[in-house]
Amino acid sequence: MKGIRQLAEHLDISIGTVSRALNGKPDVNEETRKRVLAAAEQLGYVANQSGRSLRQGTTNVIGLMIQSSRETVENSDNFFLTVTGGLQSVFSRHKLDLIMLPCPHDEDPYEYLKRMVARRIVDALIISETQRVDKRFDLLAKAKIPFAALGRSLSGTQHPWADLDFDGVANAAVDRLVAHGHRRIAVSAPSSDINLGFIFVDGYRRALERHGIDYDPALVIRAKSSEQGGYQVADELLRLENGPTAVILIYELMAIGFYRRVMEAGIIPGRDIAVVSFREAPRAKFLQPALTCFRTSVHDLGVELAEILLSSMPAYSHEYPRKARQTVWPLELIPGESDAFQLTVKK
Amino acid sequence: MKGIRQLAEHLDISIGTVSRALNGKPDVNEETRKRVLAAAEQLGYVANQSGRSLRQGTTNVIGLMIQSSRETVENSDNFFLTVTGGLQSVFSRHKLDLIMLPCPHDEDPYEYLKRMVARRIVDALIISETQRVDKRFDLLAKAKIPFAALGRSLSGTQHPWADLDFDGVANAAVDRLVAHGHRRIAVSAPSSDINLGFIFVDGYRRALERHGIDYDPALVIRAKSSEQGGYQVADELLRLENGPTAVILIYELMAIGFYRRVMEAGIIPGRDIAVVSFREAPRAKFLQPALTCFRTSVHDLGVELAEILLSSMPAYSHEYPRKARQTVWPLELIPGESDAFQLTVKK
DNA sequence: CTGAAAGCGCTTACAG
DNA sequence: CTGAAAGCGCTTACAG
Repeated sequence: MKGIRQLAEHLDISIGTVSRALNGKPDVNEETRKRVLAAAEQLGYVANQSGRSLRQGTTNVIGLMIQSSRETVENSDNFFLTVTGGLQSVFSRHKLDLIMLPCPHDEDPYEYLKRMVARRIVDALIISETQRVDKRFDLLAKAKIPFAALGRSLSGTQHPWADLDFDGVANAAVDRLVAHGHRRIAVSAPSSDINLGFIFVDGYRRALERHGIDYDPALVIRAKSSEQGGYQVADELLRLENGPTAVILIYELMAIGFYRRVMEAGIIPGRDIAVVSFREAPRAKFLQPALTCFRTSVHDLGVELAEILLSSMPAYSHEYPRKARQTVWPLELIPGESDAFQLTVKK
Repeated sequence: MKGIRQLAEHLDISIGTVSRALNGKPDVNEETRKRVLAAAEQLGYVANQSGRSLRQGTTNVIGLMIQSSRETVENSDNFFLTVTGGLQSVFSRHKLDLIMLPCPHDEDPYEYLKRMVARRIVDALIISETQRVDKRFDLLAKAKIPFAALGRSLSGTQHPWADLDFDGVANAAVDRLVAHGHRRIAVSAPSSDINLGFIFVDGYRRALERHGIDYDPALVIRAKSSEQGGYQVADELLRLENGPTAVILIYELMAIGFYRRVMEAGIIPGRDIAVVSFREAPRAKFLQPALTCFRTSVHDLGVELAEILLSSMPAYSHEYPRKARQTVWPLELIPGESDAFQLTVKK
């Protein structure tokens, strides 16, 4: 089946009527509509997207831009696929298709996005891995294309986003560790400029302040969010003269490497050092002692993000009335054994 | 900047000339071309994709369909993002963009693909997670859209694909284990109908046969390709009266759960039971004893798949002349400690 | 080297 | 309720 013209000829009616029947317009004879639908189904006709888009000025496609940067490739561990599931569950209600736009390693994300926007292959965009300062917000705002970000940014103050509550995680972790008697609490931060790292460390600093604990930059270790990164964090902390009694890791995979390195030094997590990690993951369940971590539904975060986006699109906003278009997504602390001891004053 | 018309008016030349200049056609005055290019850059003009596609009948977009099935979401662990990197490195040479088409959980993959094909939003398609019998091959062949599959299938006998060498892995693993004295060798198989499972088990059976070892169906354990799956495999094998002395796992994450379960029973991998696993992964590096596994470059597999696809597209085939459009991608065995012992006859 | 015009496949006012 | 026609933004023979 080539196009609507062939289908119309086959049915011996005009293409206008075929189009109206297919698109569920009310002013079509029910008998005619049935014939058209049946013939389309039988001949496998589906409207050419370019033709539709050109005429309607809309593609019915939403793009999710992802950067498969080296670090992400090793670590996003299906975070994006899970978010995607949540997004789709909302978009499918409106017959909107989600496509993922992976920015190549060797292309500048800003230029890539510019190109995608200009080509008009999507009606709206979701960007991820927001940087502390992220020019993409201005680009999208200027292009007047609806968008939302997975992750807040200093550049996104007025724009829609949803983000995991890294600040809350840092606070809850510090509170818990302080309650267990810790004062020397280390933290890992990502090695990139991704904004979540700044938020995480800021939250950590303010939490320390609340407890009257001095901030010590030596206890903030930048490392990759991977097993190797965790190994490196432990290694660096072991070198400190006045090391920490507790550590908060920003990514659960790091715990695997962290455990390994401290154990090599005869230090047992949950006994000699407290470990708390963001975020719960199946693989971390196998760690011994069980990791204290934070749980959330990434799928539901996708749902939230989709609704935020639709609420900013004129065609759908009436179905998603909401005041706030910025959501800090909560996480729940899951106590494990990795920090289940009370620190007694040793030195 | 709205469209080519505005750009042409701005330059006071015809849209035809603008188009020709932008598309690098030879019959354009160099002076004119420069002016056009400069104005386009300055005003941020990029051709509307729908307009181009409709006229040219080509989108310059390649789609990679992925199924974020529950099992995949937990396990694909960036396999796809890495393949994507390889694909893009080839496609970018031809100004082809790759988009990922994630089939929603609640939609039938066949229907989803049908819809994507009919809408003509991509020039060619790559499908993944090929099933043993996979109707999508026929659909794509009938639709006359160029395609290639990541993973072979019984349905794909004449069609282009690239696939990891599961058969070779099974053979190499069995050979090695037999050389170490093992005769009771268990294997894990995926719980889904994904074709790689069948190929893996077939290779295992034929390898056993070569060594004159009877095939025992009790030693083939179906389980999810996850930590939990590995735990379950170990658990089931421990219940056997005449258990195995070695096991080959189809996914490295399983080793984490497998180790844990056998260790709970006081059985030490690499001493009491031999473990070989497919595939090398950063996180498996932290297992003790080190896992014997198989290494390959998934990025290069993506490159290969991209070239296979382009060789079947008329517009690019001359640049990728090749006889074979089906590639079995090799893996290299990386010896670890998890099977580094010689079995002495115990019973 | 450039312009005018046709037409890709659709949807949608507009008549009737 | 249906048909004829315009036009979305492009590219590309075709004249000149």
